[in-house]
Amino acid sequence: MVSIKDIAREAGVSISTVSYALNGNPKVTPETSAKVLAVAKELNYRPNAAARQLKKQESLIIGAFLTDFIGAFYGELLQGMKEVLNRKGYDLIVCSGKQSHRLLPERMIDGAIILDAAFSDAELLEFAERGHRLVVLDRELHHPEINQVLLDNKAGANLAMDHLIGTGHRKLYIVTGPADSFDSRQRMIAVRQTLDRHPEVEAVIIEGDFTQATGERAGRQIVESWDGTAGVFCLNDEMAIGLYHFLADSGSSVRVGEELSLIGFDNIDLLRYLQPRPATIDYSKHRWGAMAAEQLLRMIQGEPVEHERIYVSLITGDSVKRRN
Amino acid sequence: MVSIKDIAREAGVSISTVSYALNGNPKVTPETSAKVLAVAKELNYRPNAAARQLKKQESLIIGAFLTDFIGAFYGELLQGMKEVLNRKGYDLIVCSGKQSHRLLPERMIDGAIILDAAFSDAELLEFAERGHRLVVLDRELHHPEINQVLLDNKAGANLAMDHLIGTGHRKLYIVTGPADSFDSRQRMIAVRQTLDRHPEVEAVIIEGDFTQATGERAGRQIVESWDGTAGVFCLNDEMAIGLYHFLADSGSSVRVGEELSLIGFDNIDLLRYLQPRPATIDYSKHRWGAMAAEQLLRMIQGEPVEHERIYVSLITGDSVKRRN
DNA sequence: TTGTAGGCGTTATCAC
DNA sequence: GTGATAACGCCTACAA
Repeated sequence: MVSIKDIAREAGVSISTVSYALNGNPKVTPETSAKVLAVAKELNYRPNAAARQLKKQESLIIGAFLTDFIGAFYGELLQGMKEVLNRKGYDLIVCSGKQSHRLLPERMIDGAIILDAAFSDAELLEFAERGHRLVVLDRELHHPEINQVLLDNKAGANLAMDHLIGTGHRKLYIVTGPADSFDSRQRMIAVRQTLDRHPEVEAVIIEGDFTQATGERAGRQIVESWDGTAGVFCLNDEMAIGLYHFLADSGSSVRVGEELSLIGFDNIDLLRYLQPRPATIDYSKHRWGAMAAEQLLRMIQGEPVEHERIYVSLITGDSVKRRN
Repeated sequence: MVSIKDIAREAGVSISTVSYALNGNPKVTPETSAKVLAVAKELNYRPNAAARQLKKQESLIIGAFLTDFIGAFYGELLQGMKEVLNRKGYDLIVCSGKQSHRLLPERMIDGAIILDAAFSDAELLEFAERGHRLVVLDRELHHPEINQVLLDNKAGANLAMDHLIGTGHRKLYIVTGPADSFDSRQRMIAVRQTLDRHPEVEAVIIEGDFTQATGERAGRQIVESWDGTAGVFCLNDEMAIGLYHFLADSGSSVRVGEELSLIGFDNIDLLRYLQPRPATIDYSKHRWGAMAAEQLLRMIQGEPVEHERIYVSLITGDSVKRRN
């Protein structure tokens, strides 16, 4: 491996001069600098990240931790992070699985963005306590080294519920996400509040886990006890798609956008292939990722940060039929 | 930051003893070892990855480089890599974008798996020349430090073409991928060979770029010059889906699985929502990733490796109608 | 302007 | 079995 020592020897200067020249320190004369640069290029020199990191105590790498790599959902989110980070000279690496958690305490990365329920709150607090900078997208956690960038889940769930109720639905089904999902829990809180305000509305809660499979299962359950018309709020689009396909494939007489009104949450890409177009709650995944990255860099630079919120909006689609 | 030096002081031993104890070297007595471990735990010690890496010249991290983070396509592939790597004590990080290429020459990672046309052959050869270990999934590149794990694109394209011709199609449309895609070029070679063997078959080549948008465009073009029946081979499923939706949405009288026979390539998840189910070429993405990871680790361990091939098979679906 | 030297946290080679 | 000590490659006072 060619190191600055080799360059120094070859260029006939000391290693510190090489270091200065490579880092553009103005103390070195243009001539020596040029010479050093030339030799460096000739020897095909590349700095050693580990050595620099050891000395400078920073890696210029940020880690994004996800539950899994599956799910088209993440694409835009990561793209948003990457653009911000690259612009500021940082690299983004994407990790998944418990084994890779070590990268943070071992100081391989300068900070982390967390969207993975596999991290326990305790673990994250411990990292924060050690001085690591974190941005969490999937929980509320209060610590000076932890910033939250959360979806406005409650507003979204309210929009969805109000849409169904406002279009005259008096019988509702709610398909929940997994119990360990922050987003699901938040959405359910808003759902329950809305239901409390509307005692005239009858609601059935169906446990789901955010997968298409449980959406199908929910569809079966709903059809079996069918009696007229109803509105269904699936707490994410994956489940709404599962339900949608169950109805389409089962040959049931219950049709989306007619007898059954359907609304989801997330506005994932797949929706664009469905006819009728499902109603859903939209937000910018790109902006979510970008915001998370910005907040993290701010913390690293020692600037003050406040928790941020990603706003949501209603997309009505063609899947909700007016009943009044 | 608490280092082994702190542990040494606290435990009343030398730093080398601490290092031995932490690494389970049997030279140290159980008592001292226990003491050291206890102090380490008490002080909340975590090793510094940069320091170890600088000394040992390895990071136990493998990088996967992708064109972008979008595309559900990558999920299974990455999962396959991760499982193999984790089992062997390595971590997987996923990167995208030119900026992150530095991680390889700066020795932040012990090897890389490449599926990204943004890397030029020259760049990869240069890395290999420096002694970095690479596995490429998207090109043929011959160098002792580079291993290929490639799809059997030609076999797949042959299967698709034979299926269309064997079911009696004499008029074919071929929708290609982008010119810089290795997979597309390989598939086209096989397509041309098959056409040469079947002079009775009339074929129209339509330029595409593997996106759904060009699939739609191809659909429009095909319908405009429609005259009876035809078979369409889209060189990937994304384009097949685009074409499929164009026909469905445009209200054209040309129906998939009836007048128009359709076959794609990749067997991506989205297909399962289409009715009729498109024919396609299948292969295990999980196995592809796992194989790439295995080959890379073998190279790192200095074992000999041969180029590998991922086999493909035909899924007939309901989108190809027999004409004879 | 350039060189000397110490240190970042580990590992590993020696002595003892 | 344990302890100095010298690397690994780079940065940066401080000295010259």
